[in-house]
Amino acid sequence: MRQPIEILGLHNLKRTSCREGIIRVIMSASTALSESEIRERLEGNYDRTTFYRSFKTLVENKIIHKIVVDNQLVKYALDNSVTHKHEHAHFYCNECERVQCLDDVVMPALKLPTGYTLTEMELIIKGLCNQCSCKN
Amino acid sequence: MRQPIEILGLHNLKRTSCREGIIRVIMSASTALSESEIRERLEGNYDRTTFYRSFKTLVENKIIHKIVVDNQLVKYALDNSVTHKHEHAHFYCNECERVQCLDDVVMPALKLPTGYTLTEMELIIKGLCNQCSCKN
DNA sequence: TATCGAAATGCAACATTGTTGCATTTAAAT
DNA sequence: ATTTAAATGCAACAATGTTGCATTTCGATA
Repeated sequence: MRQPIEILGLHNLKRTSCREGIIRVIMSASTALSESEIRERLEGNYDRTTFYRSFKTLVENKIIHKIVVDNQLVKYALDNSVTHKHEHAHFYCNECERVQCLDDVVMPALKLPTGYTLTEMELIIKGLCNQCSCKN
Repeated sequence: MRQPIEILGLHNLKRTSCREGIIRVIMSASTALSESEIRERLEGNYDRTTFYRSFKTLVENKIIHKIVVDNQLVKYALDNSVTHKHEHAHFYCNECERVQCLDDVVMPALKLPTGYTLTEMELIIKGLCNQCSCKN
């Protein structure tokens, strides 16, 4: 996987410490992270607006992607263009509330009603993750 | 389909005008509706808190269900227990921004990684609806 | 390396949605 | 008609998203 700085350069984005840090934190995480979780793991103290705009830029450039569970729960993970994986489903654990990309669960092919065209799909699966289902 | 008042009775819920109105508006709509869209179609002027709690109660009793597209866009539609349909996918039109239940698009059977258990699935399909794709 | 313009940042302010506590009102059982 | 548990309205607040604008910083160029 490429380095954060390198990724920013490839997309002609300024290499600021905020953007670099966000990418680095997300890359080193095993689950998708929320804005506050990412802030906690960053040394610099950035303004919320800056954070928000950085996420927006990174999403627009397909460096990270945004996963929304219900509403009010927003998480970020590396995008397919960086990981070289396919479009995938997301798993939300009802117990530990962690969100993971299910790289091996390929999006199903669907037949839409006549006249409908598809551009995007979002599949959220809720349940218990392997760690939490062991504890029960 | 049963009448709103009757549905409330079946769930041992008080038949208040707010709840009755919400169900009536949702039943007569062809698409899922947001809180503000439902308010516009109701005569009574209810407090936001009351609205919020009414939705919560109706969702908990599986009379309506909540559909979240991205975040910040929350819509409601009748639940399967009322419509007698199966679990289904939802369609969001990027053009007219309407949300529809795709009753004929059955949720796909998925194979999760070992140790993961499934309790719920949400499938949102984005694209152009039949009306909007005709116009282009 | 110094300069400069465009882009990013920080701050203030605000909108929307979700949420709780509490006093008041209402539904519906008696 | 009375009574009580539930629903409502109000106030207040939290979290997230959003915009405008002055300031700072990146990085291209001289």
